[in-house]
Amino acid sequence: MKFEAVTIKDIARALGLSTSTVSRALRDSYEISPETKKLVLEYAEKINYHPNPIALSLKERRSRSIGVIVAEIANSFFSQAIDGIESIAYQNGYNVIISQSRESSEREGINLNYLTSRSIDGLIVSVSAETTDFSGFRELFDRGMPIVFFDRIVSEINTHKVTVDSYRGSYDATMHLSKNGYKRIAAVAGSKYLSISRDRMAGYTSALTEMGIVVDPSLMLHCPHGGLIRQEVEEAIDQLLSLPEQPDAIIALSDKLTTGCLRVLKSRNISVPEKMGLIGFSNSDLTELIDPPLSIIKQPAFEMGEISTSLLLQMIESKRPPTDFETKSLAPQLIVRESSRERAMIDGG
Amino acid sequence: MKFEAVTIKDIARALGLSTSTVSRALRDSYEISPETKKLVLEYAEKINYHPNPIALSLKERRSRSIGVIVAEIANSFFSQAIDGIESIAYQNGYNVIISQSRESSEREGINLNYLTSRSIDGLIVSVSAETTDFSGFRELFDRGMPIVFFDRIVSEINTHKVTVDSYRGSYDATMHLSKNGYKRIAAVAGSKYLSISRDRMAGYTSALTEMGIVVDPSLMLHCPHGGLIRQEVEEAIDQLLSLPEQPDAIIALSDKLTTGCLRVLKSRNISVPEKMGLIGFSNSDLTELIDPPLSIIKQPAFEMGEISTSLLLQMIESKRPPTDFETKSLAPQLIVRESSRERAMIDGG
DNA sequence: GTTGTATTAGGAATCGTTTAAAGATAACCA
DNA sequence: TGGTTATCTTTAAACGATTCCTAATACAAC
Repeated sequence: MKFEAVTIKDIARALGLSTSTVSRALRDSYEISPETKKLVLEYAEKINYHPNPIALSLKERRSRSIGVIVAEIANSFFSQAIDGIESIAYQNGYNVIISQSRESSEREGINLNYLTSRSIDGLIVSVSAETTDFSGFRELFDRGMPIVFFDRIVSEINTHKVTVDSYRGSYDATMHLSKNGYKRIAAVAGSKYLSISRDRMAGYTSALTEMGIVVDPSLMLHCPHGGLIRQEVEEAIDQLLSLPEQPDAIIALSDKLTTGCLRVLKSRNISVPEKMGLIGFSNSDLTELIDPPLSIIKQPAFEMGEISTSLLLQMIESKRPPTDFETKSLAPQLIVRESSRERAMIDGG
Repeated sequence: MKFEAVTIKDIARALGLSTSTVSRALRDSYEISPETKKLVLEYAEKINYHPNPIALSLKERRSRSIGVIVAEIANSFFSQAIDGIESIAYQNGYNVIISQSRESSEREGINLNYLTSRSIDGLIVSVSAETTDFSGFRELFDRGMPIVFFDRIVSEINTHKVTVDSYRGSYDATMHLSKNGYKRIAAVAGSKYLSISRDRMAGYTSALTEMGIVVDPSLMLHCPHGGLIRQEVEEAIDQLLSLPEQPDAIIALSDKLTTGCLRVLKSRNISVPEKMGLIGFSNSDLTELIDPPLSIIKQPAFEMGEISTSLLLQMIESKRPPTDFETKSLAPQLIVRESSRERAMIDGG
């Protein structure tokens, strides 16, 4: 099947003009007489002419499309972020090409190659949990490709970054647990290599220290695949449950881990929050319906997508690389529900 | 910022050859001597040459990208479907450009225009709930644009379609409710205009009729925006609750409506399943964690995306329009959990 | 010595568009 | 008449790649 579009030549031929006259008439050039313009515009309208974006791209040496790499699309946080990315991109006439790393640095590399070979004008990335070598991004960036990192940022590369104040998010959540009477709080994080894992762990330990609680390394666990694999969450929970002194609450430091922990706790018949308090990062809009309604740290995913895209377009459209780059840190939102209910009330009730 | 890619000219200049020779060497043409080929290939490899896809698109008159229109990305069903679409597209070297209608036919029209003006090679669509006029799709299709409809299909246009046996899904679910002792089963559907709403309603009424239950129109409600607006779900539920003879179970006929109904029922303090049984279409992987664990009809979203894309690529790459089009109907999966527990047990317990 | 035929390479057109530069026409002035 | 200006339009080159056509060279066959 072939879809044949109308070209400027068709108009020129039909009207007995040259293609350049038509082109100029369409772009409202001062060199073209009002009558000719009118003629051309009306005819173009009539036959539903649209300039061929591919020819334009070739001429202008830019594709008006941006690439996005995230761990997975079917994830509340990322799909909300993509939503934000698309909204700004579309407003500015850009396409968005999405690809998924599925937390594998190999797939991330393949996607990176694919995207650059598709001649994108810029790139928005939340790196995979596995990635420790950022040279691919580095090289591309040094060769002039505008890149914005969001969510999982890369400190090694000096460009625009959009993130959430992860430290504060987990600090607040840990404080909240502590104030609600939980004494032994465990933290389950994603990959050690991710900046957000480190930041979130740091928020957790700071809060504990501030409350005068000794930080116990046996309560700090990592799931290298960020909960994408069920087994790693099971192992983490089982490890916590097998401790001589079990924790009485868990803070889950990423989306998939939050629901993952609850799932495993349920399967192990540990009631939440009676036996184990739970709070975690999550962007699902179903958390309030869950049993028990989950206390969460919610990230402004949509907004993160919007801001990342604005920054990227700014880079793309500016003549020369900006001298200083921004790292925007947005505030997370702590939503308290049943899963982290006050300990005293549980004891009392 | 400008990212400068290597071109065939750079190679030609560096090696003292013409661009045509380089081009032929790269494509392993018989007209080029082995030595020249080797020279060119090695140099191309060295400077990391990739042919400019935009120039290729212009030459070949195809963009190797396909458009997708869905209601919203941040929705389990659609994000899973997009996942499937992307996987097949990428395997075949195609980009995917996604746009959202947000259940508005106006936005759908705008997106349709945008996508066609971006010279896509084909289109995968799940129409918006609001759309009643399919002439935009019709015209495009008649002018030779390959289109595949999935999920919400358009019977008026004769092309490939991928859907789920919606009739069977709601038939089975209604039967299940009935067998579990529910006597007065209400159905809450999305827009009347959608084929899937009609099919699902038909499955519901068939099951009732088969069980010897008289179909009561006051138990069959529609939410024009498919539950995207909370208020319409509230109105539907309140309407059911204000009936002289209240229903004892609800079957929700789309993703957003299923969780939407539960949300409203909770806010009205109607316990599920004790006061009201609930089952519905859903693709969220959180339904088992919900209170109560939701009985659902799950659609093979990922697979639907894969199949739609395969069919589309087949159309794009075939020389002439296929004479007969397929309508693939996949089987939904009924997953029974607590929200539709047996009535007798509830009475007994 | 002419013709034929591989073999290898280059020139130029092409895809759809923009745009610098040049060309055409008419009007005006001296 | 010729020159200048103003106004409008066309020619041609360019973006990066492919490909049809032509060309050069070498060598064999007649």
